[in-house]
Amino acid sequence: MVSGVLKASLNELNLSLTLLSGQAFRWRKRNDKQVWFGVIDSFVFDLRQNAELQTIEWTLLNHASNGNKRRKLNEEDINDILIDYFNLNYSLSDLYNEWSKVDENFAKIAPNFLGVRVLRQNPHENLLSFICSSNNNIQRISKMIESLCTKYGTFLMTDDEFGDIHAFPEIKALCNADVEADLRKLGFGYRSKFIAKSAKMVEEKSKTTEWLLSLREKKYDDAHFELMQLSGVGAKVADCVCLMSLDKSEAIPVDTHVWQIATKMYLPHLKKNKSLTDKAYKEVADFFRHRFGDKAGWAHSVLFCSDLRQFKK
DNA sequence: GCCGACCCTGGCA
DNA sequence: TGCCAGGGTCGG
Repeated sequence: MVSGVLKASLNELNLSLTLLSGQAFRWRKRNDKQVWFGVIDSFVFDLRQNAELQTIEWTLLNHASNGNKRRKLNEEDINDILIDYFNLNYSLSDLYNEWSKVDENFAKIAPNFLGVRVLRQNPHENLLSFICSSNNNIQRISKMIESLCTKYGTFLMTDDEFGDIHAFPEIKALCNADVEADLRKLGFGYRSKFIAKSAKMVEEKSKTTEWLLSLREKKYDDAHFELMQLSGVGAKVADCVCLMSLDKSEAIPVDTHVWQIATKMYLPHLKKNKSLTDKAYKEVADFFRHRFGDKAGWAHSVLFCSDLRQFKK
């Protein structure tokens, strides 16, 4: 076990809001209600927010057994992993100030939702998680992801409270013929086919370089278009992946919540729409980009978070 | 561009 | 018990 401390105030990173806001689905609170338990790549972490000291106290639980055995990781290496995952190289409070100036609605909501950060996730995990998200709720998505890891992911460690912990599966592990049927048995429903198909497509595109990761170097429009060629990936899921793991902070995933917010607060004329057409989707997304600027996706995440049922008072 | 179908589950009447 | 919504997508 290794432990360390990361500098981060509650305004810059609110762990509870960020980890429960439906970006990542593998974070759980320990029984003591203080410590967050989760997996980043092959690293299993306990995280505790210390608001007074403005720090995140972390413990790497599987230091001896993690997959990266080339050299022993020191405290600084692990700090870097967390800084990268939590995207800590931007000042969030500065952005909140800018967004509050240009948007009354944001200014009203922001004080109750400080520190909602967009994570920088592993693109494969991000993609497959959000293929599971269609017509689904956060609670069930989390259960599905956990069973996916247990069945196909590398064993990492056994935790006293949560039992055997596995890494998120490699794409390769989801490419054999039985995957679709097995996922059906695990309760993935019609998403089973999407996962099996998309895994094969990603694997096929990754013969020389990791295709999905390489989309970080492409422009937003191109990355979005390429993602939409995958099975079970429409405009919304493609935007989730662009925003949450491919560094496209201008991506705006327009889902039921964002649609509610947009028609209520910003674009009332869209209420007459029977369904969310491609055209309306683009209108909502463009509105957010125009109002909030090049990090509009981050502002969107704050508003999305405020609309989640579990966070409403 | 507009439906309806799609797996499954928890909440609510 | 029945109905509906939950971070949608696909095919006709």
